[in-house]
Order: sequence, then C-alpha cells, then structure tokens
Amino acid sequence: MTPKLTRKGQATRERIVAAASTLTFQQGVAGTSTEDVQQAAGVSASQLYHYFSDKRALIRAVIAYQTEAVIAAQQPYLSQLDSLEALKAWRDHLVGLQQKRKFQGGCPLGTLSCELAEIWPEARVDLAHSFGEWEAAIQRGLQAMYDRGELRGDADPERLALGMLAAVQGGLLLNQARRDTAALEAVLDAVLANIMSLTTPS
Amino acid sequence: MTPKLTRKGQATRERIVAAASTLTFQQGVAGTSTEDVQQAAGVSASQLYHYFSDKRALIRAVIAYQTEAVIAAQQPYLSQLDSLEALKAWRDHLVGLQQKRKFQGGCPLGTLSCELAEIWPEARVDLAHSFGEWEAAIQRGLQAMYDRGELRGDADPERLALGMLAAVQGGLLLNQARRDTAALEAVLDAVLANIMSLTTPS
DNA sequence: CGTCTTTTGGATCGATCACTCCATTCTATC
DNA sequence: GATAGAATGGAGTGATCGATCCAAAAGACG
Repeated sequence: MTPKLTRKGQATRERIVAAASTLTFQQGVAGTSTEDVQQAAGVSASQLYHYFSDKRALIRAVIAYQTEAVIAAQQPYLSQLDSLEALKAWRDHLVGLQQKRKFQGGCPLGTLSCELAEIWPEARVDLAHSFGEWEAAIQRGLQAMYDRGELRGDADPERLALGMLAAVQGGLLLNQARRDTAALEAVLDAVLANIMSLTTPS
Repeated sequence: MTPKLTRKGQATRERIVAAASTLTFQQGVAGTSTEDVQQAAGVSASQLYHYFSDKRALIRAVIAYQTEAVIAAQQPYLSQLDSLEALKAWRDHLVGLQQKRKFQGGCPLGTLSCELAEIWPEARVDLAHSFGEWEAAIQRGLQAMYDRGELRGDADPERLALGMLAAVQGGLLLNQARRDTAALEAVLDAVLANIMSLTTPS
C-alpha cells in the first residue's frame, strides 16, 4: 500500500508538507493552490502527485504536521503544569507568541477546523483527534496538580482542560480578527481565575 | 453612488444575500460559487452582478447580514442580563441551539473570520466591528449588573464581556469540530463561575 | 400611451485549478 | 556495473469559476 521512500524521497515529501503547512496557515486551504505549494517547496507537479494522491491527502498530512507542531510547542509548558505560576507562564507564552506574530494567523488547528469541518468530514474527525491530544496534554498537567492535592476534590481536571482549550481557541480567533491580544488575555485570565478559585488554601 | 432600487429590486437583492448567507454558513466562502448562489436564490448571473459589483461585495453584504442576525438572536437574552440566572439562561440557550443544529456550522461570524481574516483585510476589519457590536451588547448587560451593585467594584464589565465573547467563540469552534457541546459548556461554565465569584454577597 | 430606467435572461470568455502523462534521471541493492 | 524501482521535469487537459455582454422584458412616471 505504502510505496517505498528513499531518504531523498522522504526529504522531498517533508519539504512539500512543510511548505503546504506554511502556506495554508497564511492563506487558508482554499487559498493555497497546488502550484503555490510546488513553487514554495521547489518541486514539480509530478513530484507532488508522486507523494500525495491528491490535494486532500496533502492537507491531511498538513493537519498531522501542524498537530505535532502545536503540541510540541506547548509541551515544555504543559509537561510541568505544577503550579499557578506555571499556568500563568503558559498564558504569558501564548500572549507573547501572538504579539511576536503580529496577531496574524491565529491557531493553525483552529483555522483548519473552521475552514474544513463542514465540508470535509474526514478532516473534521482528524482535527477532533488533534484537539483531543492537545486537551489530553493540558489535562495531564492539571491532573498532576490534582494528584498532588493542589486542586480541590470537586475540581474536574478533564472539564477544566477542555474549557481551557476552548478559551485558547476563542482567544486566538478574536486575536486574529481584532489584531490585539485583549480578548485572549481576558478569557485566559477568566479561566485561570476560575482554576485558582479551585485550589486548596495553602 | 448607490443605484436606485425598486421594491422588486430590493427583494431580489435581499434574496441573493440570504441565499449567499445560508450557503457560506454551510460550505464556507471559498466553497460557495456565485453559480451556487444564483441557483439557490433563483436568479441569473446578470442579476447577481447587477446588485453586487463582484463576489467580494456580496460577501461583505453577507457579513453585515450575519452580524445583524447574530446580534438579533442574542438580544432578548443580552438586553436583560440582570442576574446570574439570566446569564445561565443565555448559556443554556446557546447550548440548546447547537444541539438543535446538530453541532453544525459553529458561529457564522467566527467561521467567516477564520476564513477571511488573513486573506482579505477589509473583511477582517468588518468582522472586528461585528465582534465589537456583539461585545458591546454583552457589556451593556454586565454594566447594568454593575451599576445595580450586583458586581464587586473591582469587576471590569468590559473585560468580562470580551472574555465571555471569546469563550463563546472557542466553545463554538470546538463544538463544530467535536460534534458535541462539552467544550462549549465547560468554557462557558468556567467564565460564568468567574463572574459569579465577582458578585457581591447578598 | 410613451419613454426612460430598472430588471432579467442566457450565452460566453479568459483565467485558474487540480490533476495526468510520458520521458528522463537518479538511487539502492546485488 | 547492471537492473529494477524510485524520483524528477515539464508540457498538457478538462473542468470550474468569476465576471462580461447584449438584448429583451418589466416597471415607474409623465
């Protein structure tokens, strides 16, 4: 089923996915033609269709690529969500990243989901799994706090993680539309304050 | 500048905008061809281009149309945000609406923003204003609570409203991807709990 | 009724897009 | 170094889409 790939072939495939990811992040899926990808990756049409059966296969690879990229970028913060300071550091990281990006692009997964969810069921399922992985990473951090007794017994790490992820997505969406981080900060601070109210008095 | 429109012409124009709004909500802007709109509205190509200079002009009309629709749908709840019960009623309304829609489509403005923000600056500005109107409507409700002394002095209605809007957007985005309202409920409840913690003890 | 403007029908055009095809070059493995 | 499979180059194709044009019908208004 899977054709053999030489080292050179793997590199070319990777280059195509990376170029497609950058372009779709900047211009959307519909706004990125296969020719755009070819040019950005420095490959010919036959190369692109040698590694991907069609544009959809390429975009699914982009989804996987961005999922890994997003999780990897968050991991350093999420892996040691052991205190409220760590939560705030994560918050500041997100806000700072958006400022560095000049408030452009929003969340790679969020924009993909918005564009594809209703018109391509398989992509929607892929992205739901991506969000699931991200949520799980947040949840592990909160669960660690819970297990250490830093969160009250009636706190629900799973539900808090899901709400946190939703807050990030909504904040980034408005960040993109408004070209400032006020909404992102407001919603993250609201959610963080809620978590803070669920900590055990020390 | 604006050509004269007879009553019949106004009706035709309205029909085109309504059809385009429905289609773009279901399939996105890029996924909706002018021919799709023509067929759904029952008009010919010359009619569409008689009332709109190009597809962009039509989409800007769609943005205005959806903005009014969204605000109008929220208004009954937002206009009397005079208690925590009213906030919860609004929350339940949003959740119930998504269930009725089978979790499809998300927020009309949110999806438009995701798709257009980076590739069409004017649309981004339009949508930022749309979000601004929506936020203002929420803020008026919270301000009323504040003025009545139901919110503590250090509560910031403007910031709370912005965070609330972001929570709605993020919740709806994940609602669309996951096909359930768990994320929407989680983030709204977190934000509501935060507001509740800012109420004055009665 | 007459006439001027608005509205409508429908064919059509040029550009763009996803995708294909065939020939050629490279590379792994023995 | 021989050979089979993988990788590449580049022209080309059919379909779709946004947009245009000209002429005809409908409506407003004296």
